[in-house]
Amino acid sequence: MTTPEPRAARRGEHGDLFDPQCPTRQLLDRLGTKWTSMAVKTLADAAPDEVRFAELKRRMPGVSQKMLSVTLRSLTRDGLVSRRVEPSVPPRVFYRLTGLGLSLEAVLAGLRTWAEEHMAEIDRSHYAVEQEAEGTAEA
Amino acid sequence: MTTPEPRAARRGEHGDLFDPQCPTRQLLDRLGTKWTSMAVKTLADAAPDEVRFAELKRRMPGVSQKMLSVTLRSLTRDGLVSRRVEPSVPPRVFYRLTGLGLSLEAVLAGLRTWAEEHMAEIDRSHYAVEQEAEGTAEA
DNA sequence: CAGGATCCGGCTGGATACTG
DNA sequence: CAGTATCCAGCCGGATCCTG
Repeated sequence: MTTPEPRAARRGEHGDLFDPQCPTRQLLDRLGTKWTSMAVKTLADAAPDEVRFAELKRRMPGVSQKMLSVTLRSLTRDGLVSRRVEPSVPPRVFYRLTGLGLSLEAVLAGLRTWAEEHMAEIDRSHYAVEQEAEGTAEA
Repeated sequence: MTTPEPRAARRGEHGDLFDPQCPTRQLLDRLGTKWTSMAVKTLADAAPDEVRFAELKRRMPGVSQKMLSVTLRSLTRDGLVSRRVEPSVPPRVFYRLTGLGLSLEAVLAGLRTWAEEHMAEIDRSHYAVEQEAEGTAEA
């Protein structure tokens, strides 16, 4: 079995690199992984309904089965997502955001709003910096 | 809705992987990089004062000179940070958050708040999941 | 259907050495 | 002082194969 212990701030021990009590770092590590935010968003869109694995995969264009699996397991471990197995053959597994997950979605919504409002500005800035660089180069 | 410059279309290249018009993805990519949020936070704490490179490095424990440099250049390109060079010998370079950067800091503050309020809950969830796993294992 | 195991390429970021 | 350039290890995530 693979040690399912990414970071250990559980009991007394903590092999954390720098700031073990920096929750923001841990949160950003999670959000930074490629599919987490999309999974949360997709589940949030469906809430309060449950969504099955395959359906979830279908709604997340580009995600591989492995990464969806890994992402969901991570979210489940974090208590952001609930997992319900229907013991039939073939099995059916349902996922849904927990209350905690929904509260995170609210934060993500804030991120999305900022991004939509300001990313164009950031793009424009890239332009400006390039122009400046050219000007400096051939002065 | 005003499609905010796919950013890929600018010069032709930049072949974005999936959703070029997903600003959230781009924002998360930025925030996900290890030192971005800490740099923004550190500069925000100093604002409206400027901070020199070495001083900034001193205030960000663990950051390498390379990564600080890369991070700052990225932030500058994004228009989130302003860079002022004092052409002396040795040179002195000053960094400061722009208005855009400050508005991002506000969003980050939201993230931080959520993280501080809920990361303990997430840790507790890990506990629960482990217990559950053990129980299932040795039923 | 759901997802574990494995292999592996590419990118992130750390350490080091060098420059204006 | 404030970087840039290079090398390289480790991790992330995609593709593939296999199982209950």
